[in-house]
Amino acid sequence: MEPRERMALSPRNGRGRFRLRLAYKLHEITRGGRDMANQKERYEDSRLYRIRHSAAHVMAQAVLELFPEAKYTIGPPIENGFYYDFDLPRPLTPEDLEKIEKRMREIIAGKHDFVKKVVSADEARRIFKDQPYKLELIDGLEQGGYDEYGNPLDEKPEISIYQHDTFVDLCRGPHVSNTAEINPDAIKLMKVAGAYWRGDEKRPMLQRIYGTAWENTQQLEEYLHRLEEAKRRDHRRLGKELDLFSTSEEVGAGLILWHPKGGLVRHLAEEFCKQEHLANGYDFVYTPHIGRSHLWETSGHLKWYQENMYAPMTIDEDKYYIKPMNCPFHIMIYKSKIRSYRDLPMRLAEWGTVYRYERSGVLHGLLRVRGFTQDDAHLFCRPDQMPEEIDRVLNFCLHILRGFGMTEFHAYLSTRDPEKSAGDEERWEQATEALRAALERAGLPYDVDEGGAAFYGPKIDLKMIDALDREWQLSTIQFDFNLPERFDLTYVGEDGQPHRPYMIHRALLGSMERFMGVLIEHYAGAFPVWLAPVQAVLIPIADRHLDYAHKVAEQLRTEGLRVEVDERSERMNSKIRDAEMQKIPYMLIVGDREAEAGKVALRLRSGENPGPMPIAEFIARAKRDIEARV
RNA sequence: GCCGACGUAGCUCAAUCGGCAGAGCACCCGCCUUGUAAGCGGGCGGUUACGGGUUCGAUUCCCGUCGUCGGCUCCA
Repeated sequence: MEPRERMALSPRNGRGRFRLRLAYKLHEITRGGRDMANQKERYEDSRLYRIRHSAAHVMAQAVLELFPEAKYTIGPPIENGFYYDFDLPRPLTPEDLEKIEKRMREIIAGKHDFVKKVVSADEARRIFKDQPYKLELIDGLEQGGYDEYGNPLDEKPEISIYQHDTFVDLCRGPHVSNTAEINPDAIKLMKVAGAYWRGDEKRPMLQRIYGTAWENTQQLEEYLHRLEEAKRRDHRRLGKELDLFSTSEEVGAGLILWHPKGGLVRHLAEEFCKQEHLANGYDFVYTPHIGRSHLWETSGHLKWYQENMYAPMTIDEDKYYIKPMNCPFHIMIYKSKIRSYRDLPMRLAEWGTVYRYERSGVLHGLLRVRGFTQDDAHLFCRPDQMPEEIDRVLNFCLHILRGFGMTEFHAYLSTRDPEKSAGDEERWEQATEALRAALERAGLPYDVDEGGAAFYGPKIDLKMIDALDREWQLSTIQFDFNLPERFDLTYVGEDGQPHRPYMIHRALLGSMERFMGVLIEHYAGAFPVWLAPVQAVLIPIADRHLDYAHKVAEQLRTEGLRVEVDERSERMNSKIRDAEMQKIPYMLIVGDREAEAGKVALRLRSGENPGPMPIAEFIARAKRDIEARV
């Protein structure tokens, strides 16, 4: 699976979500639709699902033949393929994978029927008497509590086994009827990875083999091509090629260095957002990067979030922590004086840089880092203002994302988990309904993550779908019923009495680092003109055109365009090639004819060639494109 | 953090069994003065991630650290 798919699929609340997402993604690919209804059934009923499930069994047979002492566990179909987890005597090598794949083709060619048989738990135990993982699964099935992924089951399932050739597996199916239905030229083993038994890091680490399977070779080729395409657009590769950012072993893992070009794109993105914030009733604040331990005790971070916080430093015998969040500081601004109901709503915004400890293995380019800047804001309002405030912030969020050309969203509404929730139930109810109503009014399709909210409040998460049909969470709008209590936030109402305000935490782009990563991939590095670090490059054909090129460049700069002159003593063709690879929107070729006529010959990075035009005409065109944010 | 793979020039990658560390691109210099995706020649560039071990000799084999990649786990 590609990294972003992994991120997108990464479940918040256990395996059920994961499997639902798989079905969802497949549905998108085959139908192009985004309706979430009944998709689980659709994938599980599909021919591809049966092919992949059956390929997993065939693979398990091949692995068991290679390692007779192997213990096998589970092997479900997933998006784009399947996997199977094994407990093996030694690590698998790439050569093993080749051998296994070759043997799979032989087994398929044997045209074996898949035969289902329903058995009792005791029969199953006899069949799998040497397979401890299977025995554990059988126990789970017999008790009727959980399926093989650990999901609770409504009713006690029947226990069935499937056999083909020499291989028997505990399995509820479905499968194809004969191995001949698996196209041997449309399967491929992709990689080996470690995976904990039942996803529990305290349990044994198994070896997972990932494979892909399709109905025909063309589909397989298309899938492999999609993976190549994804690699080409990978923000880590483009970050290097376009000189946008880097990391350094010397500085430390998960800490980003923004280079001039990446820094400029980020600056432009931030400027746009800040202008919009000012135009939408936000006030900007600035707060420190560290705070005394007492603050974090009050906020509860030391109790609940400490494992993500860095060790404190001592200043004048006091402990100070680097901030993992901005909220306590904004709250202190709120608390700096007595607030009247007339002061509300207050919208305190800050591009706040936070540092969080992330386990080394999860760091990933710009998308998972240890230091990042949130476009953070905290909204404080009265109960009567709350519904409108939610409406406003959601629409503002959509406005901002659309400003970056991101037009497809998927929203998730996470609701209260009665087992763990702070604050009174009535407020939860009101808040959840306000969120729901705002989603409805905005006309956004959304999924409800029942019980998926954090203990302190319900929330909306907005995920963005990029050009490669992958989903990313950027925006979050969260109620917080915990911090106002902890910090005893109040405002004086019309009645002269203190009241508790609603507090809403929101980040629209999420973090600048992650957003930039998504943005780079969304445009495959070809930023719209308004964001492009270099908007136009002047390409003189011969050295004698340098003066004219510089003159034009100056003229364009006075119009506010970001322009460079390629002065190198290279062929024009070479300069064009380099400009295209740098994904510069406008190439302006100037030779004798242009210098003579006061024109520039425009070429676009798409290869399109509008040709010679007066300078004023080009300026008008560029300004039009910038205005339109294309 | 866990499993596995990897780390050689700014970038992409070679280097047979343990035997003088290489190529292309980039960069610098020179020639060419160019019409819509790479002109030609020359030069510079290395503590082979870092530390230790084995060996006459280590990019190569072993151990540790750091980092990267793919997963898993985690994600207030």
